[in-house]
Amino acid sequence: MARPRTARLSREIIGRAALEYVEAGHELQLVPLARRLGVSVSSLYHHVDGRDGVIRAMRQVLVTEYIAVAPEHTDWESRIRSEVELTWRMYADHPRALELMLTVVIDEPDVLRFYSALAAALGDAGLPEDEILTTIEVIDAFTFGAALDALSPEAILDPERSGELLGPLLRAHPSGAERNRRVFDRGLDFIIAGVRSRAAARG
Amino acid sequence: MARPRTARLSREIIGRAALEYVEAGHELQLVPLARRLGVSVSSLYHHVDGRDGVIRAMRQVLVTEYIAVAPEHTDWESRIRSEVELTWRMYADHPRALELMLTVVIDEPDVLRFYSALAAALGDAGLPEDEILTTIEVIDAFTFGAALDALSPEAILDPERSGELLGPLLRAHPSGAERNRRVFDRGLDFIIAGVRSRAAARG
DNA sequence: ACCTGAACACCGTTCAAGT
DNA sequence: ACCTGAACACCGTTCAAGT
Repeated sequence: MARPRTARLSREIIGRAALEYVEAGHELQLVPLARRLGVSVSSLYHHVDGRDGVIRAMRQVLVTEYIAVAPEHTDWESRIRSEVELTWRMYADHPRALELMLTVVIDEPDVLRFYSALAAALGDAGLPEDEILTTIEVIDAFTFGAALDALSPEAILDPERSGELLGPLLRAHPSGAERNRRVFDRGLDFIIAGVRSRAAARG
Repeated sequence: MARPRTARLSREIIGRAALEYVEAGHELQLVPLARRLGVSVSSLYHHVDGRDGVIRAMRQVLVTEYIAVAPEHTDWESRIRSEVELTWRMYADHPRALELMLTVVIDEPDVLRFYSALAAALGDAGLPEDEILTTIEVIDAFTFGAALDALSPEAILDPERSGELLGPLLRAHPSGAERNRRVFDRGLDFIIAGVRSRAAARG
């Protein structure tokens, strides 16, 4: 009974299971992951290239699930917003997976698609050509950072010991997903406004 | 000869050695770290609490090295810029250490100092009170993301296979530290401009 | 081709024993 | 108080053996 009639495993099955497992709060370990799949550890090696391969499989699952092509006909602002929103949500919904993905190199096709869509939109916005790439990288960096914000603990500071200025503000401040969402929205607003002003200044 | 006359180890010595070791490109492992310090692995446990303790010691070294109090009398913009610049440089100079620190909880006093300084500056800028915290978190997220940008490979995309729009831009684009620096500067410009416009809109 | 169990090198951590 | 060496549980990876 070493080889079942229908394959128990696949890259996708492993990636999906690992995603569930990690997002449930566990560390990514192959032994319990294999047990969860009802399979021996060494079986995993027939489908993915070790632990890093599992992480890449996780990423692949996320990308196919979240990334859709944005409609070409809408205005540049909506295109940027929807594009960045998708990427952000992909990460922010799976912050623990994101943490693992910091170490593995990202597939080039993904990056190319993301960069191309943003470059086209920024070109339409009227941004000077030599500012396009840096602006994309700013967007990239912010999206990443905003998603990682979901990893920080609920209450970062104790309102009682944060002084007269910060204390009351912290008490009125949302936490968790709500805080995370506001950070993303506000930052994206800043970026969009920045692009608009840069484009106007070109004259 | 189990106990030398002058202590060979301390929290700071361990943190500093770990920082060097990690930034040289190695993974953080206690065995080689101890060997480097001419000491047995179990000796480390008398000064720091395991591997996570080593990471916290690394962070402590960085904070005492980089973080200085900004002069109170200058205008809000310079205060924000210098404050954020310090934090960013602390991370960007040690991206591999930053990656490790994602997992361990940050000491509260550090965060309080950073948040307080920014909150005061944003207040002086005239930003509405209920927008201060979210704006700080935007700055925090962006600084983090911009520093992590230093971890991505030199050439993210191959100019030859990046199409007519992106190809030429990539060829003219700087890489490494220069690219990293520009991303940070541009993003911070966006944020400062955003704060200014928000403050003006308040009326 | 796919799955298994055993073996391997290695890791972080603990602890009784030394000074 | 500080350092050591040995022991421990556990991890990722490899591989010959099965179907």
